Amino acid sequence: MTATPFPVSEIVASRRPHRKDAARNYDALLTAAREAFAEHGAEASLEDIARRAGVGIGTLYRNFPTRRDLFETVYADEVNALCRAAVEVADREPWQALTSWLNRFTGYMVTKRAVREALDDESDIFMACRESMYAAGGPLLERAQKAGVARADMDFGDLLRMVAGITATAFEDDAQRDRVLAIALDGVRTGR
Amino acid sequence: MTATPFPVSEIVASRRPHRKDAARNYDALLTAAREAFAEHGAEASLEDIARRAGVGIGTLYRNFPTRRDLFETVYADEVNALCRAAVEVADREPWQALTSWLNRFTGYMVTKRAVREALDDESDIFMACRESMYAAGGPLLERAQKAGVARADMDFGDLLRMVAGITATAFEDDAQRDRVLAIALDGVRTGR
DNA sequence: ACTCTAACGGAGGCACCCCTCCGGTTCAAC
DNA sequence: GTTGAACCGGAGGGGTGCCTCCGTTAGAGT
Repeated sequence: MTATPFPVSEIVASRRPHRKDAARNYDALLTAAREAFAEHGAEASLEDIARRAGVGIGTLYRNFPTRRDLFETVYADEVNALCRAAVEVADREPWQALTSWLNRFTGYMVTKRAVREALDDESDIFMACRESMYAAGGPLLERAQKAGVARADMDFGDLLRMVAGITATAFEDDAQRDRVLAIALDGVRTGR
Repeated sequence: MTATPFPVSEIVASRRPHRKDAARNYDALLTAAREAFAEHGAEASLEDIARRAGVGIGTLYRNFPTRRDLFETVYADEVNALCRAAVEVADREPWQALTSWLNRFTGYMVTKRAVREALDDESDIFMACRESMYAAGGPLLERAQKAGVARADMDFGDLLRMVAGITATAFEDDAQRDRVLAIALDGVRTGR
């Protein structure tokens, strides 16, 4: 994958330092931050993130001068992966392509929820990510609608928020989550 | 309402002190806590709650020795109101009764989400509240199922979590939230 | 009115977090 | 190898929150 079809993918790459040790630390910080945000939400301690990454707090601040910078980068990274996933499912049946992408979307929501708390919805990066994501996933819904397997009176934003909400909730087990999600998607599906 | 059909309702009353000033402070603390939890989630500062209530931090700790005590009381209070709401809608059409109760449930979710973060799911109070709530709302779903207007292959827990998830999410506006919730409930409804 | 006990509020000790600054270290280019 | 620029880690100052403790206040019963 040499081309980058979505502008967001540039964000992570552009920040990444060139020196070997610096790049390693940068990656470790991103991984640690993703974990910490998933675990503690937006309130995650930056010092804890640095500790997890096995790096001094100074190194964290050099790479990400503000808490916001760290958020944005983690978020963009995640969106990027999601966009790539949309390409991968494109060859399946319309309904199946849509639902399996939504499944991948579930994982991304963990990070998303933390970012929602911290990032302004009007933030440039947030809007760029949104755009990328709609460009990647939107066609999947449109295809299903044209094939007559998804109701026409809703848009991609409605669908995303529905799935987002459901997957962000705590369930007794994965089976229950899948069951509930399936019921909700039954409301989206047409022709049985 | 002299009788208390749900055990949870005892919790708040039993803690409330008898002296006039003490009772006033207790109420102020509960109100302030409810606001703070809705605003900041489980991480809300106890000192801030005391400040909002116009009360010293010592008073907060005397009434609620641990953060958990405060959570439990606020939560039980909310559940209690929800149980009473179930009685109020009982005389409507099955589907209408169910959906209007779910609407009331939406408001309660704001507190609930904060409590989820802080309280162990296995906590005694948490389980008692759960039981009270199921006892209050469960029959509404059962009635709809018996009337043939709700699908039979789901239980009350599934429904609650679905609604909980959707209403906890941020939407562009209330119209969108209602639209999405309606679509999801279409997956629940049967016979059109 | 008087008493005495329950309740009050906030000072203070401890812990944690944020962020800056700088002496020491390591990479990479020559 | 040498060198210097880039990078490293963490000490430290300022801020906030948690919780305890205790001198002061005010309600309730007589």
